Amino acid sequence: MIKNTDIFLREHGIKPSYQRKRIYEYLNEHRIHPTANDIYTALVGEIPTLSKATVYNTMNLFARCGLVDVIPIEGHEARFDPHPEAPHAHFRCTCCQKVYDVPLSFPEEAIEEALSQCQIDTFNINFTGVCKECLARNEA
Amino acid sequence: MIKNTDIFLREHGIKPSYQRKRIYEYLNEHRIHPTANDIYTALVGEIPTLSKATVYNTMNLFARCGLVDVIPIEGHEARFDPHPEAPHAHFRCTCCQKVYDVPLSFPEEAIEEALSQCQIDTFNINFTGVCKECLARNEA
DNA sequence: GTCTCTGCAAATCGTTTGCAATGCT
DNA sequence: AGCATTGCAAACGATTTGCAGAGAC
Repeated sequence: MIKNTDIFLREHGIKPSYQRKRIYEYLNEHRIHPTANDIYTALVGEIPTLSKATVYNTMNLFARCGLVDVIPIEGHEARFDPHPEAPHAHFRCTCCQKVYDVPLSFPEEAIEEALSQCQIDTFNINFTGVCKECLARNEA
Repeated sequence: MIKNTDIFLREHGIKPSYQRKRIYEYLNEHRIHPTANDIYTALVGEIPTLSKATVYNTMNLFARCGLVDVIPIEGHEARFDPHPEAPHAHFRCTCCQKVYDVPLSFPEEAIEEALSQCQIDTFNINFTGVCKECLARNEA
């Protein structure tokens, strides 16, 4: 598995340092759309010298190389999403602050029609509200 | 027209100070989804004592009272949108940095299906790319 | 040995807040 | 007079950057 991360990073032109490997593995193992601080907090126990600067630099590198998306969702911190094959939306629960993936996409034609003649590079769809779990907990 | 702004603000429980009126009028006259800094720069000539703090405080007040939406779109600055009746998407041109309205919405049923049992409070849809004008200019 | 990566600390940028001065009723 | 609003300046929180030391090839 570690070997795979190595190869994967190299394939994307990223030199696989220990920090970069562990950050990438964390992203893949914890699909919670973590903030930079989440990543730092999770890994600093294991890599005591880790600095937030490295986390930020690494995430920017990953984003530049197309390994992760930065998802602009309400709230002051950026959240990162390992680049998924299938386009999907995000739902942020304003109660527990978790960000969920939502399998939802536009019909191509609708986009074509609304944005004809424009070059579309990225798109993202965000919902906010209260998730099932929080609704249930609050009703109890 | 000025009278109308007065009444409109009062109807939303906002005391219509000169600054607030001018900021609201600016938002309505310039539907470019301005940043706080855009608003400040545009109005400080006319209101020399205006401070950014007042712009931020006013935008937060407007947002709390439902007069404007804050649109979370890639980029480090918040952008404001006078609350529109019809839901619509946004398209940000990475070339000229303008943010356009896009008349596009999900079929209700698709949302229901994907997010059943959740309480949905807000949603927003953002595209980034290059707009018609910039494409034309760059090809020339 | 060179070139890259890390990580501290300081800088930066957007935004918020404390508070005294001002304005409105 | 009494309460709300303004606007300066300082505080803040997330992110970026300069740079010296550590590490990789």
